[in-house]
Amino acid sequence: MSATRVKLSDVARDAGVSPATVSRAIAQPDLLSPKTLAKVRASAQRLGYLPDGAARALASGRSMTIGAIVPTLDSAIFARALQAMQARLAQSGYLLLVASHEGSPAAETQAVRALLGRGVDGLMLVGAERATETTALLEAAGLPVVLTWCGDGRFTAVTIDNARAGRLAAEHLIGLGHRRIGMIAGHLQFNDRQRARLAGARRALAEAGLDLPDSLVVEQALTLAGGRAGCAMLLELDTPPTALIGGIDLFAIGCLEEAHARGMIVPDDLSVVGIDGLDMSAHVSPGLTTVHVPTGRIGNLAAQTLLAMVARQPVEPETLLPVELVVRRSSQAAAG
Amino acid sequence: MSATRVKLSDVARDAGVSPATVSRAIAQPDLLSPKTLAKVRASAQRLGYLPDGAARALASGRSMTIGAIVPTLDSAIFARALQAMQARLAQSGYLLLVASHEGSPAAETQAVRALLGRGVDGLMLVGAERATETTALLEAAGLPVVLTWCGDGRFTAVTIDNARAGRLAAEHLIGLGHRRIGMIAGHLQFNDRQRARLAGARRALAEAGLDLPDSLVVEQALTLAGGRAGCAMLLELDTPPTALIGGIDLFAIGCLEEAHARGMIVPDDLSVVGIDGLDMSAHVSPGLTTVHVPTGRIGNLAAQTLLAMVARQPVEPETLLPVELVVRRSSQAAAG
DNA sequence: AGCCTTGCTGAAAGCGCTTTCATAGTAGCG
DNA sequence: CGCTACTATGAAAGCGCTTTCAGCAAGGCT
Repeated sequence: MSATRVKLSDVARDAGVSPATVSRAIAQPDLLSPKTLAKVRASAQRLGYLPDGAARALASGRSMTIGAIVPTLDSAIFARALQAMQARLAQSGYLLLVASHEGSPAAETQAVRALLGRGVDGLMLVGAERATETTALLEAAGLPVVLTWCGDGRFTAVTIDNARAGRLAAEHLIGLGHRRIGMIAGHLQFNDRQRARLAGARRALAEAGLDLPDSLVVEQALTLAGGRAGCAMLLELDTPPTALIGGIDLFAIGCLEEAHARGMIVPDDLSVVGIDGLDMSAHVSPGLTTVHVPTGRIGNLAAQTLLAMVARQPVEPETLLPVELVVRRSSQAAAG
Repeated sequence: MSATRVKLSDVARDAGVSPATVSRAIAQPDLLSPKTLAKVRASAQRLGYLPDGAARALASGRSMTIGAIVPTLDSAIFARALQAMQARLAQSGYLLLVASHEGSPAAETQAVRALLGRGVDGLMLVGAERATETTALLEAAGLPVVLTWCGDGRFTAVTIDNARAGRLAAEHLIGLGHRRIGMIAGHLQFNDRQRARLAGARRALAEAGLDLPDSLVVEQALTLAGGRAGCAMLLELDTPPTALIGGIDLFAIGCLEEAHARGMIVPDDLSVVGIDGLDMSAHVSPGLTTVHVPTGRIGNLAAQTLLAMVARQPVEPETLLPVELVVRRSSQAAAG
């Protein structure tokens, strides 16, 4: 074990200055004369001084920490967004405190409470739908909050147009002549992203005079296996769809799998379109047609926005990032 | 914005008790009489009191926060491990502070410094190889540290036998009659996991009287594209290998891709084996033979171990988790 | 030359909580 | 019953830092 930790006053004594000066050497170096600064830095260096974050946070009111609450870290999507956030935050000396709620609003509330208690300087959340208690907590705390993927018009947000993503997927399929299109969506409970994607697809179909009956929509857990299962259900219908939209790429990849297992050829026997634009989607076979979502940018921008808010700079209330259809081999013109 | 935050003393006044009592109501409820406890809780509830973590950390010396430093969050492997950690920690009221170093030892040092500064109660790191400065920092701090994937005999560790993973992959291929086996490894610089896997494979080959010349080993960035590129290089050799080992599943999946793009049939023309056991690997086509690594368990156990260490309970200096060969369709007996 | 800036540093008061230490009841015991 | 031994609470001293608020030099100005 170490000797008692070196503290600011030790550095001050060593450098022959007051604690205030050492503090300034760390936080506002330009207030000091070059000579003093050098002296303090030398002492700090030599003693191996590491400021105590808790004390700094308590005294200054800022923890240099940003919180992020996602449904799960175990998802290529959120992992990428968090990596991007973390990278951006690190540049500014901030650290990321993460929590996940696994799709439970109550767990999200708990997470917000925990992060707020830890004194995060800002908070990133996914989606706009949550327990009213959570929102109340957030508002009472009055700290910078950035919503991602979906906004609610109240909190600052970095979003994508999920409905448009659904629409693009559907329109692509409609354009290819498909008339009977199915969709596998994530559980719509507490998942506004999936709801919006489904609604967008449904809307596009309706505008084309097509219907998206409940029988052609299945809700599944957000996993590859969920995609397979959903695909299986849809393909076993009396009149199965000729094309499928996956609410996330993972679903679509599951569809590819399931179709393959059934001896069906994608895209000859079934067209499949995903939404997300995972790296993996370009590499499955056949390459997955998907609506690309700039996941990394969402994370980066969320971090940037939070940082700006912490610094009391003005920010866009809502930044809408573009989604884009990427056509690959998993979709083609409907037979006949 | 909110009114000034409710603090402990407000609750104390409201409940008609001393601050000490309120503090105890939070941290050591059984020290209070049921009556007092109820009174305090009621006040806290009504006022919406949320303890200030920074103040608690400063006064108590514990931040209820565990740090984790991984190469990147944007990897199915680390994402899963972190999710498992986070879930376990949350159960005990701890939060996860994450940082990534993107393969840079210097960045890792910085991250350690940042996390130590934030007063984490414990730290999870990946691998055993790091800048001596980092190790010095860790030792000086004298806080619970758990290494994952690889241990170094000094710090507590939750590991897998990476060499064995490489060996299992190689032996499987050797057993199938392959004589010319190539390997795609991650950059070996600052990556002891990859080095061990390569060494294990090489050892197995040597024991079978086979050679793994440098020409059959390529180092690539840890991405799917890296796997493809590595595969391409190996296949373009004058006498290309008949089987490939991917240092991570992503590489192996890249190989599947690349082989497919070249019109080669896996496993007829080329056998491919990965190491990791990604979910995705069961779903690519052909299904990937891989050495499964219990990634989630690593995270869970790392969390559990850290929690035990924080509580000053004795822990295993090193827990070795099993790896296991999972044979799927991407590997078969060598032709002729 | 006297006065006012401007620039740099120090003194000291907290930030909101935990934690000895001390105290006052309360019960148990011979 | 008087004494010990708890138990439940309060008083107060920090935890290590930041941040006004002053103060003192050293110039710049008229």
